[in-house]
Amino acid sequence: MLAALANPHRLRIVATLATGGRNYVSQLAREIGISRPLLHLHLQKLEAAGLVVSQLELSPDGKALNYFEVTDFGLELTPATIAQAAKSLTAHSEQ
Amino acid sequence: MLAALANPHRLRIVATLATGGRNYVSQLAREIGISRPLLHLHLQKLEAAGLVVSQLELSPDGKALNYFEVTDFGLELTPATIAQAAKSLTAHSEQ
DNA sequence: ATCATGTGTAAATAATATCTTACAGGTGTA
DNA sequence: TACACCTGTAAGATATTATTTACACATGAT
Repeated sequence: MLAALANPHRLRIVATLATGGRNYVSQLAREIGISRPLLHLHLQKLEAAGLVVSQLELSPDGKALNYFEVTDFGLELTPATIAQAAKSLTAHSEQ
Repeated sequence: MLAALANPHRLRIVATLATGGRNYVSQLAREIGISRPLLHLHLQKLEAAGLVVSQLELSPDGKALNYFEVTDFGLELTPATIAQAAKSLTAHSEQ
C-alpha cells in the first residue's frame, strides 16, 4: 500500500478521484495529462493495493466504460504504527 | 516521505529504532541482518525524509559512533488528506 | 468502409532503486 | 605492526519501475 502511494502520478490519480468523484479511464487520462496505457498501469497498482475499485459499465450509446473510484481507506503512519506493522513482515524477506 | 517508507528494509529500520531505542550504525546492521553499507544507504534516505536523525558521539573507549533515532513523525493517509497534499505537487512534474 | 470513441495488453526502452564489493580513514589494544 | 572495532563512500552489477509505442478488438455514427 505504501509502495502504491509512493509515486506522484498515483497520488494525483487518487486525489483526482477523491475530489472529482468516479471517472473512466480515458477521461481520467485526459484530465491528468498522461497516456492511457500509463494510467492503466498505475490504476492496476492502485487497485491491487485496494485503494481504488473499478466497475465496468455501458454508456448510453453502448460503449463499455471502466469506471474507477477511490475506496475509503485510512492509514496512520507513526513510529508506533510502523513498529506494529513491521511484525507482519516476513522474517528477512525483501520486496 | 512515502517513498522512504515504501521499502521493507526501511520499515524494519524504523520499527527497530522505535522499539529498541537509539542505536549506532554497525550495531543496527548486525541486529537487522543487512550489510553496513546497505544500512547506511537506507539511513540516508530515512534521514533525508526526516524520519530519523543522527548524532555523532564518542564511546568510552574513544571510538566515534553515529547514533540514529526515530523522530516523532505522524502522517494520516486517507483520500481526503491525499487530495489536500496533492495540491502541493508541482503542476506536472514527476519524481 | 472509415472515423471516433471506448477497452485491454505486449514489447522494448529509459530511468531508478537496490545491493555488493572494495576501498580509505579513524581510534585503542595486544 | 597487526588486529579489532568504528566511520564513510564510490564503483559496478543487478533488479525493479516507469514510460512509450504499437497492436488487437469492440461499438456507434458518417
